Amino acid sequence: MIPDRSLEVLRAIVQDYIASKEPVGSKSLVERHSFGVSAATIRNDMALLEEEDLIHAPHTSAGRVPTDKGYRLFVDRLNEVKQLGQAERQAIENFMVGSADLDETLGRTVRLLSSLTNQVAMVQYPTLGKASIRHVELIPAADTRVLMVLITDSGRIQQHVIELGENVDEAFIAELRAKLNTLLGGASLSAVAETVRGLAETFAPAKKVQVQLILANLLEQVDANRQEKIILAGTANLVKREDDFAGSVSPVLEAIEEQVILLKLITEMQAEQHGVSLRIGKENSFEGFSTASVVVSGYENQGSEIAKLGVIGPTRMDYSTNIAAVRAVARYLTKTLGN
Amino acid sequence: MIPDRSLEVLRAIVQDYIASKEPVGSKSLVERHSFGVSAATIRNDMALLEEEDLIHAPHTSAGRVPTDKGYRLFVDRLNEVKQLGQAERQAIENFMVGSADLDETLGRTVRLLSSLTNQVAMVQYPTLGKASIRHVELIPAADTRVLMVLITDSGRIQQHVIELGENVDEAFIAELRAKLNTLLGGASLSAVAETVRGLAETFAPAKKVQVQLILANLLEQVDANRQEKIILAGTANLVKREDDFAGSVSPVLEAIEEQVILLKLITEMQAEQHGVSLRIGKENSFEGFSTASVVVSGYENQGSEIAKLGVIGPTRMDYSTNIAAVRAVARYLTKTLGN
DNA sequence: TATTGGCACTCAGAAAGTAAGAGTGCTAAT
DNA sequence: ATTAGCACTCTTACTTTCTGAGTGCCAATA
Repeated sequence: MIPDRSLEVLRAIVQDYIASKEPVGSKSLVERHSFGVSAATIRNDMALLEEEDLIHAPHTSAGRVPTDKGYRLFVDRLNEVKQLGQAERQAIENFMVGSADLDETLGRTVRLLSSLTNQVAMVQYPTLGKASIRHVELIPAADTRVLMVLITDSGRIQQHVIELGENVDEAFIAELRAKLNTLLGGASLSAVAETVRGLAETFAPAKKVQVQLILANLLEQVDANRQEKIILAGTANLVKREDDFAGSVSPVLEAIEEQVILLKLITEMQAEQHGVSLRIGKENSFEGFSTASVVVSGYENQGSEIAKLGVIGPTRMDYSTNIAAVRAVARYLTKTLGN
Repeated sequence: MIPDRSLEVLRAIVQDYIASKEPVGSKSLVERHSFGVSAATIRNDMALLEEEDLIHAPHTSAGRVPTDKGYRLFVDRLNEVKQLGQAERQAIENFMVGSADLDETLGRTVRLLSSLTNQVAMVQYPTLGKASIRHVELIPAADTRVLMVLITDSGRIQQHVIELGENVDEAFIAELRAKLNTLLGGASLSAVAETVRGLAETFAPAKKVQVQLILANLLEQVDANRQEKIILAGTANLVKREDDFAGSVSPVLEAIEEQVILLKLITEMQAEQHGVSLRIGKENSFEGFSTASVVVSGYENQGSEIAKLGVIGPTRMDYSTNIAAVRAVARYLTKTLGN
């Protein structure tokens, strides 16, 4: 087991390193913190920490830098997360107030989170899971096309163009629309498939194919959107912190643009402590993220849909602040959406 | 007037500089191009070009680099734009095929443009200008709220939540919805205000306020979306070309994230030659763009709505290729949307 | 008049050398 | 277990030197 004082030393190293961006040595450590022991003693502790692969010396005569493992231990021992200051709380309130629809709210949220942390922020759109259908609209578009609009009780709107392959029969579409709404109004998304089964039979044989087609599209919409979309803000922050990422931001930037990767990353993360999930450096499955850390928290939409939001930054980030911000924003968002 | 050969020299300098990213000197210039004259002569020409502020020497004994003005002249003299190769054309076809709705199509387009040019690509959503309304939907959402969905014949869907301030009367909403659709179906967006005038009078006095409120929101939707949204792709390319931007990408990145600035930038640009509009370095009104160039072209949606698309990169970019790509993609997009 | 070879001159950037300082590990004493 | 002391190690920053690409100008040439 690692003695208490050594852990304190680790914490001090992490803190100083985050603040100064310089490897920290035994001397400056005793200067800045009151350990009540001499530098030599600290050096012994440091040797121990290095033994445990918690810190690492870039070269022989340099100070130490926390390893991913070191950050991890540091974070896990972070028993109480820093509270946000009054200014930050106020900022959150101001930012959130007066947003009307889902798009607007999430857009504001992501910008808020980014400006709060000075990192890249991301917000995942709610998954449809437990939402229910409020309305289905079918609108003849071009000659042979129908526009389907799906509205859920969480205020989400999805649209999709369906190519029927033959001219649209408006009366038929109106009928189908009416039936769909009667059947599906209030139905949970997961029950849609069940609910519409057999619906095609109630139509004239000539129309069955079209009904099938439209239903298939409907189900696809319901289903496909389980893989959700993510919005981002503060990408410029990555570049500002460029040298914090051992020289190469571009893999990170590329990954960020690739929704798929981001989604994968996010869904792999399950809430751990304080309701926040954390991946440090190489803990991330995607290798381009080996110098990046991801802080994620879940939030809830009114229909108890759940999705995630968080920030991405260099491993050398201020975990305490970022965790606090992510957690607070997630809570506020849940509250806002609760209305 | 500047003699022909000097202009040739300018062209050669621009080309070589773009290719090598190094200031180009008289010696290497005569080596690479067959001018039929000696380096000394070229030097005289270069002195002339420098006189005219078309090229510039970073320091006394270095080669020359084109100035913004030099690039400008180069581009203006570019009488025939490079044609895209077979591979690129194929790429465009493949990329575009099978996109269903507007979102999908524009999303693909922006990624295509980015991968074609290796720059940051942007696509502006069509402005509503000449579109007409296909359908208005009013859906009771929460107790006191109504969700308004506006669908145009260009496939655009807008949504907005309206807070009524009192409980929603479903029958009333249904009535209003019906009337709106009767009145507005097919109406051009610019005629909406006219068309709904006096509509409130046809309702019971108790409902007038609500009608007014909803109509106001409708008009706001129609109008507010004239300031359109822009989607981006390939931001990572900026960072890869970081040193092409005299050291500071971050103002560019920040501007890019700020839709407003981008919109302003784009709307200021009017088609010049080849249907393409170009701003080089300091020609951009926004000062953060002093080391960036913007290539923009308009495209048309079916309803003859018009919007723009283009790329952003360092002033030291391959104008010929980029102009060709932007122009080609704009054409393909117009064609695709024409269906 | 336009072009050219020749030449002295400039200056950024690379290479090499030097100096300073922060930090380490080890040892012997407390 | 802690500490002071010390020799040793490297990185970083700073100087100095060198080199070569490139220039501008001039006098000669076509």
